[in-house]
Amino acid sequence: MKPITYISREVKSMKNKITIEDIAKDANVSTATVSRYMNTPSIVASETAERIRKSVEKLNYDPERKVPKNATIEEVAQLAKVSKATVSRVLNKSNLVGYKTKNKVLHAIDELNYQPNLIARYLRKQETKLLGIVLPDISNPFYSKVLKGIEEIACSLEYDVVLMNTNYSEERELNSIQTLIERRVEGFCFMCHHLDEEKMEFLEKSGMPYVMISRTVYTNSNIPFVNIDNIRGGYDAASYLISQGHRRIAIITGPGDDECSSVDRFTGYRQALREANIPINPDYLKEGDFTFARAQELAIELLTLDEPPTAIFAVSDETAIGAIRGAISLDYRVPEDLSIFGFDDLEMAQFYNPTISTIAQPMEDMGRKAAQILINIVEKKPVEQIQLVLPHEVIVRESTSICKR
Amino acid sequence: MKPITYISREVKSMKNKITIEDIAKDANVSTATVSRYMNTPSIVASETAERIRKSVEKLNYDPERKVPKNATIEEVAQLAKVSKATVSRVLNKSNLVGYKTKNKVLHAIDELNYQPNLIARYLRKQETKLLGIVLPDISNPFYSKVLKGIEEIACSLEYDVVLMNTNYSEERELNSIQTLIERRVEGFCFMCHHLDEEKMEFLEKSGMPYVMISRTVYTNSNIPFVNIDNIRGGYDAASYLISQGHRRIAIITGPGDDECSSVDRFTGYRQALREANIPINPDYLKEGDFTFARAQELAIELLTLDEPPTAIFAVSDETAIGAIRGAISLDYRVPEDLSIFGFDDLEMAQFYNPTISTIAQPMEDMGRKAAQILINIVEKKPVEQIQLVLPHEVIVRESTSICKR
DNA sequence: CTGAAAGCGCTAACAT
DNA sequence: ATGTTAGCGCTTTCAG
Repeated sequence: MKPITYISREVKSMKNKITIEDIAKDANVSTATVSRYMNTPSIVASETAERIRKSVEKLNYDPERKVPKNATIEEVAQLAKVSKATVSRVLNKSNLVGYKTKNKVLHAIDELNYQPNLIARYLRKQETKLLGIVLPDISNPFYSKVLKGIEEIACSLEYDVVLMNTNYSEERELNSIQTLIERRVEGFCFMCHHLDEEKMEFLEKSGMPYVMISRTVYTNSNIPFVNIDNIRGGYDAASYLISQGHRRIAIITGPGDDECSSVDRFTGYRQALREANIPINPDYLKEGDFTFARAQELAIELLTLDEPPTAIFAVSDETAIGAIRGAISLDYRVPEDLSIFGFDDLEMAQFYNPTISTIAQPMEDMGRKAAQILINIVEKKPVEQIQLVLPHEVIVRESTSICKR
Repeated sequence: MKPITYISREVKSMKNKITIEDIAKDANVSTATVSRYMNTPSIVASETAERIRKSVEKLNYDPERKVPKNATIEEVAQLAKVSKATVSRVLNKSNLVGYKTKNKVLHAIDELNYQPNLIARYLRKQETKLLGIVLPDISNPFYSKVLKGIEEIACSLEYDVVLMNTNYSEERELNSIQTLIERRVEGFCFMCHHLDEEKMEFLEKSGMPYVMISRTVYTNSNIPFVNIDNIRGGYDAASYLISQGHRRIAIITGPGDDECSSVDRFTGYRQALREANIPINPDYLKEGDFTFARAQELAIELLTLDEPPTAIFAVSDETAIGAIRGAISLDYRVPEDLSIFGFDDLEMAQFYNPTISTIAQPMEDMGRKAAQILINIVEKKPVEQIQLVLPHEVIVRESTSICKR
């Protein structure tokens, strides 16, 4: 018979030692305060600190055990007088453990206030139940809505998410990916500006599952994404304006061609105008950057043209709001003098004054769908479709009207 | 001399084996596609899949090595012909490693495309460089702004954040804390509704550092928090309205007393009215829930009173916007017929129509300060102040004016 | 300056 | 039904 080796580590019994609670009682403060004092003395009020210090001295408290160290599975095993394996079985709800044994273990877990160490478990199991989310700006309502959808599905499927906010920086995008890989997340959701095909290749080679959100990959049918049809969205927006009799229709786009959603919406706009035989007036094409402030400036530029537009298609609701502010500052009335059409249907679109006509994107649902696809890939479950184009909706509200001229 | 044991595990040389790239070449697709096919065949277009399948068969590709397994430190060590310890030293920028050795290691790392496994490192070092964030709704602009501030500091100090969205559910709040503890995050930021003193005690006992945001703990000077002075904020808002000649000032609060920010703002409102000798009219006290829709309803209730208020103090900007919409629906003009004062200074407050007078909270800064305090506690650095009350600001815009009656 | 060996806390294959 | 053992991939003494 082999010697039992798992009693090698000594479990310090707390029973006959001075505990934090004794100190608390003696110094007449909460255990919380004592614990805090032990960890970071500087944050406890000086008079309180002094009292605690004296009690510690008086009771000869062993300063070794500062942080209430988490119990390990081994300690639970010892207390329950079983092996680590059995404790592990109880933890993982294996049914091949006897009723009485299980109870002993449960009691020990309770007594020691044992919290399994997921780091250790994950190292052993080679999984992390962690998803990485990379996005440019969490305070942008579009991204935060999508994130909410992702989180909802992830959480329901027992995954947690670690969030990387890149501030639109390409460098931080790259660093985030690197960190996430090193943390061994099981997959990524990307909402990126700077992620080009080359970097996607890099990702593919790393073998890490990922899905892009709010981005359409036209060139490779095997890269998963979730998006709406932005070309069609832009087309629908412009078409609606045309249907209301507008012919002098300006557009305020997003910056450059970094953000392909904006480019696609612009494409749709051009298409609608072409079909209606409306020539594109270059003066009516303004490049914004999705901010209120810039859109406001651009609207003013548009409205001070010799022949100002009667309608503006703003490629985001923020842009639309900026444009409305610009129009108002020139004493234009919206929609009487100028129609403005937005994009996204952020919550504020229906509460703005005037309420904003817009193309509704299913933002939370995009997040949900993306998370679902990602997790299916991670778990090697069948995925019916990895490139998802969700439906959008034309929402007509107060900011647009029939063209009076 | 002891035998060298670290050559025990065999490193599969990729040189003389059929690789994914050979398949790719043969099937005339990208390596990405092949890799994807290997992991989740169902997501590759069927014709492509068929071609790959044939190539795999033809080249007799070893299907064992599906996912490009990450190299381990041991493999790096073997390739560089040094010990794991030395590789580890290079990784951790220890300066007691020779120049030539270091170079060998660096090359091996490069060649194997080695990515350190942080799970293993963290298990060994007993740290995770992870912060847990618990908040009720990430799509609420207030929380997302705070989160952005947290993330900024965390990132700059080499921490990552895992996000828990509780949807205002007490159960999910508790579960989140549990999960976060098991994941061994090094500290929490809480923005909670249901976290009462009892649960704080529980947390304290767990020894886990944490800081509350947007919540003032009046009863215990040792629990860290970052907030503004909401009583004073409410007082300032109401006082401003009074200074403009208003005496019939209604308030739309948050729900119940769960959210103490709202309660505090209400307290400040009462205080300001008392000082101005304005009796509180119970008809003017409406309990909202921070949503646009509810605020809109309540504003309508207020304005259809026999003696409607001339001003409404809404305890959040969303509430203010809802109230404005309600007023407009009754053909009230804001601010000519009714002044409306908000709270928070969300970005949209300065772009709403009319722009909204409000109390500005330094949201991102609250996040930054909280993260900084938390990390200082985690790293046992001195913390000058653990209970921080940040300054707010009265911002006067278009939604308020002098009382005409 | 470098290597050997001992674990971090857990799970899982293999015994019994 | 339960125990033993061997790692997961890394860092860190301790030797030399």
